Amino acid sequence: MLDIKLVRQNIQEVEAGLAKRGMHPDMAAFNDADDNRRKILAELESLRHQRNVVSDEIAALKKRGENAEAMVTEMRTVAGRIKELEKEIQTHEAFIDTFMLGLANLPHSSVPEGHDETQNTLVKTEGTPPQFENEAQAHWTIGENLGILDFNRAAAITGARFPLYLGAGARLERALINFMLDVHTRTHGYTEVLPPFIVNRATMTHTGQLPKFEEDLFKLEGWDYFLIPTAEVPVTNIHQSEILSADKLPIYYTAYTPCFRSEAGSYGKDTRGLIRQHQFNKVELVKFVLPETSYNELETLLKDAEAILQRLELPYRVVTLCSGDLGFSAAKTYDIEVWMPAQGVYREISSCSNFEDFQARRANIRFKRKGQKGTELVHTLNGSGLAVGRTLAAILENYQQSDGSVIIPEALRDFMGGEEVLRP
RNA sequence: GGAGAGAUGGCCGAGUCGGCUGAAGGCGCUCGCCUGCUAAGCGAGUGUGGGGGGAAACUUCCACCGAGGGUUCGAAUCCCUCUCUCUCCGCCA
Repeated sequence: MLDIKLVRQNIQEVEAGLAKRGMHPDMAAFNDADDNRRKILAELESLRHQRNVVSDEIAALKKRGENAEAMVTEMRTVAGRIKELEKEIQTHEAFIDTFMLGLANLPHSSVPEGHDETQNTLVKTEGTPPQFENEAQAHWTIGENLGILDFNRAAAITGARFPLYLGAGARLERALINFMLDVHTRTHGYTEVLPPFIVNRATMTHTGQLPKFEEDLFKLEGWDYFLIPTAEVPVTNIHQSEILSADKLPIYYTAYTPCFRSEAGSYGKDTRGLIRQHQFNKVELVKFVLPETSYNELETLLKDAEAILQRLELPYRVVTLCSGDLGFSAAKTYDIEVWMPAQGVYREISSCSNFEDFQARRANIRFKRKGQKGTELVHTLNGSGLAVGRTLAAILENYQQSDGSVIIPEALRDFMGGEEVLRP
């Protein structure tokens, strides 16, 4: 959520910022509601003041055993008027709340302008794509030939877009999870957490998935609970409504969770393989930081995610998302894209974002500086470190051999019981 | 699933028959004093959000005692609904 004061006082800037995303909210309607609210509030508060004062007088009179009937009758009408105004102000507040919850974050000044992913800007390219004698096979072909991925049986168990890993495939997925968690906890200083995979509506609202994107989520029948689309949601909410002390910051968490996405609106895209599933595994990185440090923290977050690809020796590139491609809650996002030889493209494998105080305001996550009055909102960041299924797919494709086998990256061998090659 | 108890400020904890209780008391924290140092002691201060005034320090008003409704001139205190926590029983990975 944006700061309502900022919106009030800088309507033009807010409009301009959101326009870069291609969004054009009705600021005039907001202005009207906001003005009306404050007009009513002034009257309401003075009536409440009157009520408080007179109620005290009534109490004093009664204590002395005197008659207070006249005042009581007078206050009866005041109380009635207060109730009317409260109802009136509520409609404006409901409108303002909905409006504010629907406003996306403002893009940071360093974010390139553009309206879709074709206008993202390249930051750097790392590693060299492997050369193959024959045509590179797609990971689903490799996986099915190795007998470690079975999409047909998964479809029978559940339906389309669910994975079934078998044997060394299941073990490789688990090895990747352990490898990533170990790197982040042991060398990058993150604390491992294992959160709930189901969260309530308030939690989902705090990080920005709700109220606008409910159709992207799986909701539990009969409950106001949702399956998490990313660990960002439960982990960022660990500190909801808390006042942290400044010397405890920064806080770094890493979590493995499965992620559940309805993938509404993506029919026909990536219909084969592990790229786009309703359920996938991800190791997530989440940071709570001091505002003045958040853009430096974004750079180190990106490095922490990149380190996984470097250790796995997978070729990748980093892009800065343009304003039109930026997620709802983010002020700035880097995507890391891994090389997928079969399709000859780079595919997103991590998304590292600074949300500034956007999520913190919704989730009411504040901090206090020592010796200073008042509280400030923390800045939150998160990034994938990494999407596990896509990493496994990238390994199958980049490490494939002409005989159908797949070499296991050296960094993973300790996690694979020393195995070096997957053979059919 | 059954029975009961509870939810108050950074923490602990008091709130009687509804009325100077934004909230006693304690701890913690901050500043000052005292003291060879430390500890102890003494004094003062110390919630959040919102509206108005002020360049600012600050000031004034309103709201907030798990959440939401209700009763009342007036609710932390009474009533209803919900959520969560704890205890006992049952069931269970």
